[in-house]
Amino acid sequence: MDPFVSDPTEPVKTSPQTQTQGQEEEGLGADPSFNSSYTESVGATAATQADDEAESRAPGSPSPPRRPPSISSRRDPIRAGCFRRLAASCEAARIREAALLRESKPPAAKAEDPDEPIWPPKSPHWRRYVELQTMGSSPSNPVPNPDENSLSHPPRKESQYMLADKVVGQWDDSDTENSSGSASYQIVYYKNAQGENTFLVPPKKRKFTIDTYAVECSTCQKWRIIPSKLKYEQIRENIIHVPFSCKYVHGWKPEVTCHDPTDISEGNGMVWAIDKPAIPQTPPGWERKITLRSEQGTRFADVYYICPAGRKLRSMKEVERCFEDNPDYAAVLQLSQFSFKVPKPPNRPRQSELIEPTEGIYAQLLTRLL
DNA sequence: GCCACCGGTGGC
DNA sequence: GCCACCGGTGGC
Repeated sequence: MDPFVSDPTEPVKTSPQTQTQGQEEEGLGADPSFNSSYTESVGATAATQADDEAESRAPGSPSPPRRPPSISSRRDPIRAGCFRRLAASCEAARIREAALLRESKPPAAKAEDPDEPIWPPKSPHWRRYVELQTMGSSPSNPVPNPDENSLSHPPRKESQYMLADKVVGQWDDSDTENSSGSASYQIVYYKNAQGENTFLVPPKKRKFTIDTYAVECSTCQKWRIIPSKLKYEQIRENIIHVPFSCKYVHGWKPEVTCHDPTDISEGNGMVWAIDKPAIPQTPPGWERKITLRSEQGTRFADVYYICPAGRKLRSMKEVERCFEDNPDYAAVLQLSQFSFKVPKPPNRPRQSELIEPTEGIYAQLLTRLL
């Protein structure tokens, strides 16, 4: 069983405190795999809901998604209330129609599979991995005893369980299809006129795309790239109680040990964004989208959730309102499954984090990236 | 007209 | 000082 997996469809059980004891023991004692049937089942569920969404948006669909009211409309409480009730009514109708369509025809092609590998062919890290595979230079180190590394080291403090939302590599001139991500460290590099990588502040209105996710091994402190956003979110949700280790990489990249070089390093000219640990997995059918702000402003990034009907939510208050408007959502989801905590750049840690005695990772990355 | 992006601000 | 919330606005 995948030690990092929890079921996002069961709201109450998503709390790490209530689920991880058995998982942790199992994860430490067995050779873990991220290709578990549970993971596939979660992916299938998400895909099914994505299908529903795609169907509801298809040309000729009985009722296309309704846009939320404009800002000016929201200013008027009466009008805003009318809009919300109307939107809720329309959305309930769409859900009913989608259910009817699902019963009457086979599912359409998947709109988006959260478990789909996110970096090939864009990420240079993926290319590097493929090169190593084709060259036969994959480490020949023996597969370690799973207990060998993890049990001999005490659990790290919470603040040290930093995931790295990977690192993003290029400008996003297209839509931010893969920009959602809750990564922990995100790296973005910029190219100058000569095509060289630089650390220049990007021009305004350019978007970053998060196309790689990485997690730090709690044993060797090396970064391991996670093959999909779904797996990344599973690891992130449980990482406090199930510390990540290189041995878990076996599920998608065999024969990796703590003796192998890090998959990525912070000195490669990319921008890293540090995610908070224990952020809940994005509910199936929903999308958690992170938009990095382009300049050194008052904020580093924005977090949005996009509901299955396409409504964009910017805060917990808006999630609450969405639940009020859509009882179908409230019936299967809880507010605790949402988090608007934004990733932090390693060079701009919070003041409270600077004085924490365990913030070596922050400080080190901060120094190198600047 | 819409919306992505940015910044102001009030609560903690 | 931090951050959740949301209003303003410029670009499309």
